[in-house]
Amino acid sequence: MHLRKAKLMFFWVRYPSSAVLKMYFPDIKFNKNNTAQLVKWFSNFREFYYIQMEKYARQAISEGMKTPDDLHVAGDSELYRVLNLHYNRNNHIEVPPNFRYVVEQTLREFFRAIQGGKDNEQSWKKSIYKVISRLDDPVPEYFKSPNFLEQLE
DNA sequence: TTGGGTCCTG
DNA sequence: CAGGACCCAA
Repeated sequence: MHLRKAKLMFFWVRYPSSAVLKMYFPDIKFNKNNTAQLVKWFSNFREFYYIQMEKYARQAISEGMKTPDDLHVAGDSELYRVLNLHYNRNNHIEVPPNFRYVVEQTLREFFRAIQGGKDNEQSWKKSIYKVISRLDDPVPEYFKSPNFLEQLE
């Protein structure tokens, strides 16, 4: 399986269905195991992502930010450095504009929840996950190219 | 029963 | 990231 490619796809989709994933890996002969592994990868990707988002949101609050509208993520921010290092290690591709939007929305969702003290409730993150799951974008066609990874180098 | 998903580990 | 426990919907 192509871990690097899967990570890059995360910039477009956070909750891809197994059916969609399979379409973007035409060179893989899928079976129960590797499909489960691929799905598991995205679950792990999300975990890392949400941990960063929560951390950043709490930091903003601790620094005195009062409204989620003030929450903007600069392209040169520490948050981006971390995310890029994780999903786009060697800067293979340019981070799509929509991902920046998704990150901003995610931060604001966490901000509102934490600021409102919702983080003390049972499964307060679930509602946030639901919102973010609706922000997936279509993955570029070129990801289906057989020599996708080679073209990156 | 399965196939996702999350949470928590290692 | 992989494993495994556990939950939920189909």
